[in-house]
Amino acid sequence: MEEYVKILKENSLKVTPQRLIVLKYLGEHFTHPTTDEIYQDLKANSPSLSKTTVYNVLEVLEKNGIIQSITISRSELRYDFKHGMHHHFLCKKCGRITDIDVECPNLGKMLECGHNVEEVHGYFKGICKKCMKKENDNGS
Amino acid sequence: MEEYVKILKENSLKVTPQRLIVLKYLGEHFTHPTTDEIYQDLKANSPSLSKTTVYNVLEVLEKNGIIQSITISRSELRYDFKHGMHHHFLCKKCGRITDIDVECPNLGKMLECGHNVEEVHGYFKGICKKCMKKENDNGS
DNA sequence: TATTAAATTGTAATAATTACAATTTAGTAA
DNA sequence: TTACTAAATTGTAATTATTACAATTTAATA
Repeated sequence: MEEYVKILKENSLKVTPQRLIVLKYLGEHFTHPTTDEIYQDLKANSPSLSKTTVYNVLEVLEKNGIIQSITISRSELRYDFKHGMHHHFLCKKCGRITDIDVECPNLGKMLECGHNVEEVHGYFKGICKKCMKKENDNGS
Repeated sequence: MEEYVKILKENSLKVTPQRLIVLKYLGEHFTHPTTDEIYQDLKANSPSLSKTTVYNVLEVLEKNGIIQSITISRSELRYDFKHGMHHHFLCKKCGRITDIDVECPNLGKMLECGHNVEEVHGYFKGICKKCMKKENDNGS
């Protein structure tokens, strides 16, 4: 838990139990959860937690560059600890979102054009390796 | 208009006035409009048009690979005629979304991994060239 | 320990999208 | 040209993620 306290202090953010448990959740779950998933899971051990607080915490963590939100699936924001540049793959079959460890080689060209790029999002959608295998195993 | 009739017929879709005006709209507007923007603009000349129809038409056009939806801004889907692979840049200042004509060099790696990739989305966010220039001209 | 600005909470409002049933229509074949 | 039918369109109502906001609580400080 100390590491999460440290993160908050480094960003001059007040250390509250709510911020800590959200941070811890994201530090331990790499599923790119929605606000509601985070809220539902945390509520079990923190019954007084409010969903608005989860929204607020996620907002402030993102503003400080600690986490990032991804818009790969239209219906809701999903959150991710910010760990270097990477892309995301959404499997249309199982719904899982996985990290893809690649950089964006196009960034250089963007900067050349004179744009000030603050965020880079790479999203792939399709059927993941596992689901492809399942389909093949079932045979036709 | 004939070109839009052709597109529909090529995809074995019924040719309806509603589908034609939505297609025409997307063929003439490169602003990556939302469903509501399309609806509001078309309603002027087609008062009987229903917003549900716009949703339906966009859905069927996307399913047939004629247009694509982009999720660059969280709050709503935006639509784009499908014209080869390209990325998008969202200016956080003026809100404009512009096409960036680049391919994704990472696609090969994705396929190597065994995933079946059906969609590739590249989103950049920041301040566009024009807005940067404005900021600089105002001086400090 | 007292103070205060900021964080948390719960409720109500908003906005995009979807569900659905009734009506209309495009495409086909007689 | 007409009749038929499956599909498209329409309007309304429901759903869902998110935001607004006012009241309460609390972390950090002096």
